[in-house]
Amino acid sequence: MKPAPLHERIRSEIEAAILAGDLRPGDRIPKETELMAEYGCARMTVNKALSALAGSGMVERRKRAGSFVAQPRAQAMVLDVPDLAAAIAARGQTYRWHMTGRRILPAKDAPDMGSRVLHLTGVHYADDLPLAFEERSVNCDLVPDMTTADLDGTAPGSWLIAHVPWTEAENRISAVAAPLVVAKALGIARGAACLVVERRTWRGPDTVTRVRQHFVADRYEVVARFGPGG
Amino acid sequence: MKPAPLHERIRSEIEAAILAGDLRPGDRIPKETELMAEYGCARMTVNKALSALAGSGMVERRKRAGSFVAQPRAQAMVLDVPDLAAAIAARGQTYRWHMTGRRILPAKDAPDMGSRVLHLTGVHYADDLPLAFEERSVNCDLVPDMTTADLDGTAPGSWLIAHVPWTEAENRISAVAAPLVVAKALGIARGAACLVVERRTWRGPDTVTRVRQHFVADRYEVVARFGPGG
DNA sequence: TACCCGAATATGTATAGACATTATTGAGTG
DNA sequence: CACTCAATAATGTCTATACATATTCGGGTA
Repeated sequence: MKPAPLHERIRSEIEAAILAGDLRPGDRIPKETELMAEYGCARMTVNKALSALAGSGMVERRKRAGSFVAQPRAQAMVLDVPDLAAAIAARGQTYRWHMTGRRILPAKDAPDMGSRVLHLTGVHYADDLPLAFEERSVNCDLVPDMTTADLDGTAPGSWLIAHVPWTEAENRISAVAAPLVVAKALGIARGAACLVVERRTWRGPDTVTRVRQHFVADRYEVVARFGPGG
Repeated sequence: MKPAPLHERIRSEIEAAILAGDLRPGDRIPKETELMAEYGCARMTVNKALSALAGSGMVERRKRAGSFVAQPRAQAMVLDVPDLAAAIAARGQTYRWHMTGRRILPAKDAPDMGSRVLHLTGVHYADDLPLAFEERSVNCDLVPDMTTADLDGTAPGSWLIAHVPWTEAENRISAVAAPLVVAKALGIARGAACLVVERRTWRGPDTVTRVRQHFVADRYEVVARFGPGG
């Protein structure tokens, strides 16, 4: 067993005290000189531990005043956004993508989408049961290879993840009653509940792709986690 | 204008190069001695910058080999899970919580919920329009204060966020057709689409609270972001 | 060729000290 | 009493150095 570095030990012991509730939000953390004496080490070592905690938002540091346990932030969770094909395979189901529409149009009313836009529609199947209806727009200027790629069997999302880097992305998750087009594509009743995931990715100022996926209500859910284990 | 610290400048310049695509995943980052010469500073300063980038998962460092741009992780997005009251206030609407049920029962079939469980139900309103129906269970052993707290006007979520620390949390987001109870509470038709958020928080091995919120479909959405801006 | 081992190298950890920055405290002043 | 301003106490940054550790590289040997 290799011993953890000292700064890491200091960091994790303070973190543990916070998570256990021994140190509560707003409480003062021993000042650097005190920790330095307690652990018998240099100030830089203590500083590294506290800086790491500050970097992860767990403590707040103020000059002259000291270091304090930060207020818990309820809003930072890590959302898993897996590739659909991989997620379904991980469930032990067979994945299939069926493209139902493909058009290339000049981009109008969307200056951040470049000059031409590839519009795709299709359905994701899990074990031959419709799971999601997808509508996607792709910026042809940023992803020229896509116009020639073979996407009949490969989901565009999987293809893009493997081929195109982005700098920023946003997901919006909501629920709607299935519109007619979606209901027909998924073989469900019009007005049935659907989980809608809208994702948009940018590269610098330009949009790379926008996608809207309608999931059949009880066949999919999105999971987000927060905690020490990741 | 106060100049940014040197280690921060180094960090952000490398980050910018990665986000701009000048440095691509797998590419080598100049070694510490090179950066040290380039910026005319000590190695510790460069080290701090690179360690920060490694800490945020943007670069990977291997001894003897060097530092490299990490592969982009498509599946890690930061999900905003704001306190409902704060989120609605931020929208410029007035928030109201109305509790409709409150019972304390012995915990059965749930060994991780302690000996007694507080069950709460209520409705969140935005501008006097029902937004969400909430059902919550709280572990009385871990949160004894809750049984005596005044929760008629304060949403239990807001109260818990301010009072109880946790070590781990999980969100599940899905869509359902509104069941009768929910439909009545929200004043919508039975079978109407609802966005369902189920959250569970732990403290060590024990569950602190479980909550299920049914949102009226077109009145709420969940947003997750990934990018340099946070 | 296949394998093992030592040398070189890049990062990891830690120290002691210096000076900068900033908010608090408190003493002195109008 | 309120206000100003300087001393002070905390963190922030940075340096120069030392040694530790892991991994690759380049032999040398079976």
